[in-house]
Amino acid sequence: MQDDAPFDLRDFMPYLLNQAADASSRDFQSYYKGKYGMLRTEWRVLFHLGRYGAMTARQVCDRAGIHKTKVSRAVAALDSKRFIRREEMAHDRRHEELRLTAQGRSVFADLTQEAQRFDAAMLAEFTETEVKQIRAFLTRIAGL
Amino acid sequence: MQDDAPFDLRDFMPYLLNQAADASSRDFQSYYKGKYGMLRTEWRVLFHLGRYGAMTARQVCDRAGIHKTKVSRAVAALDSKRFIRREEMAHDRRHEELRLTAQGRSVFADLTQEAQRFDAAMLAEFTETEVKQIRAFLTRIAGL
DNA sequence: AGGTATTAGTTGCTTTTGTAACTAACAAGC
DNA sequence: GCTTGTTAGTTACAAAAGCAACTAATACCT
Repeated sequence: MQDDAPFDLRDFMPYLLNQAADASSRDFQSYYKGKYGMLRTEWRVLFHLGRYGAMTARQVCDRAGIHKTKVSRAVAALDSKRFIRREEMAHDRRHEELRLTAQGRSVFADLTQEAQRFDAAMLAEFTETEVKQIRAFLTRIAGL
Repeated sequence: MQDDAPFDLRDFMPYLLNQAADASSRDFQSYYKGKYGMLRTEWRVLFHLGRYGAMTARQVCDRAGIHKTKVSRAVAALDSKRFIRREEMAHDRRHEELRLTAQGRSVFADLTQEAQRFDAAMLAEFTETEVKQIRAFLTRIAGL
């Protein structure tokens, strides 16, 4: 594994991944932040509820791999924006079922559409095979 | 571009990239944080000085694409750890040349070696062709 | 020379994240 | 039914990032 070629930052995969991740997120982030005042965790929580249906905060944590304090704050923010509703569950009052409001659903629809647009634009210059390979790689690295 | 298949978060490239970036950074981050109490920006600044030689904070900003306040704080931290030395330049006293101390060089050597180790381990399960393709993709996305 | 604009770098303040301690509700053992 | 342990979710405090205002040195223009 010894290599005489000097090690460059651009050869370091975590660096490359971080730079690519930042660059790829920037535009979409400024979209949902500018239009709805949302933070990234809020968008992720909203997405999970929109895409997979009502669930508790705990389930969002597990599915999305986000820490419960971040989810808790995102839920509070989404609630105060009236994008979601929280409903205490009768059989166990520790649980709160979270579900999108009508407004939340429309925000979800808008953001999802926009996300797909961004995604398509970003991948437009690559072939389908390349994209498939990239996805496989990233999924593996991400441990998903 | 219209697609009936429901859009999944894992199909969204910025999400995948962020997850992969986080996962890939975690171990290395805890290495330099645990061993040297360094933050990510500090590691990046140290790396730039070690790899590309003495330069001013401004040059680090430009090369690394980091905001000057972050660099300023990282430089202060590295200085207080005695990993770098700052030298005011005679012809323009606004500039400070930053260069690694002996200790800084040894930290750089250690971290670089470790980084290469991590990198090799991460890529071990992929073929050379795949890795080349991934790098090209990420470099393009990152705008490098 | 004197005023204005730039540039390097720092500092202060606000927002966001991370961590750990906490509350409330339930479960299980005795 | 009371103690002990878990689980869901929140809150409080500390670390870090982001942004804007600031200082000091130099360049430029007249």
